[in-house]
Amino acid sequence: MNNNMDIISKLSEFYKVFGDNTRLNILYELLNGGKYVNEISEKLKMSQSAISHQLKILRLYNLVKYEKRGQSVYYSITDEHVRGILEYGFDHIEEIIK
Amino acid sequence: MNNNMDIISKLSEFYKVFGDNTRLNILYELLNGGKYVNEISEKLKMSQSAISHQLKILRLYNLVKYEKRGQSVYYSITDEHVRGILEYGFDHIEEIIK
DNA sequence: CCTATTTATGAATAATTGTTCATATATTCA
DNA sequence: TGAATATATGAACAATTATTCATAAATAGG
Repeated sequence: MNNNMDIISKLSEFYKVFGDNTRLNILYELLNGGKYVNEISEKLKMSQSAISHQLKILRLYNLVKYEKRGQSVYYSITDEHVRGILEYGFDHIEEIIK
Repeated sequence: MNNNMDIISKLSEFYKVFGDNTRLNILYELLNGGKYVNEISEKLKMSQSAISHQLKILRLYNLVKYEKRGQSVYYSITDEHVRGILEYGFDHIEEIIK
């Protein structure tokens, strides 16, 4: 996330984060409440490592926050703004995609 | 664009289209009015071929429409809905990206 | 017609990105 | 402390995607 990139470049970078099936699935899971890494991993039937790698990117873009609880790490959607963007997407997908 | 893909998969596919710098730049150019392929190519300082390949994808997702005019092809944003999505992005980018 | 111009496209290549595999780190509990 | 559990991470590999290069197709003008 270089600071000198222009606004379009930053915007496309942002869309790119949502433009991955795994990451969007993770975000969707978290819309219904925070979860531990292993819960996400089980729900999506994907390896813990793959999930962890993608969570790192979601963290980098401040789309999720996390909280250490014992051995586990609890992830949730960062704030209502991110939630709004996601819900906008889910609600309008039918109109958007032909 | 397979019909059997679930909604999240389709949504991520949709975001992916916006998640490319070249495509988003093309869309941004077209926000200020339709243009010919060579005009886009010159404005973005990119090869005609690269632009044409990306226009094909934008066409596939119905984000742009085109019209043959003599030897040239005139491209423009498909409709006000697409325009709205783009303007939402440009307007909110500051809040979205930290 | 023939040439110049504009756009599209297939194939090859380059670049980027996601997943796996192996392992490190951190924490809990016996 | 040692074993078990949960998560993170680097490197290798696989997969995907963007660009270039060469060329085809379509049209306009001489």
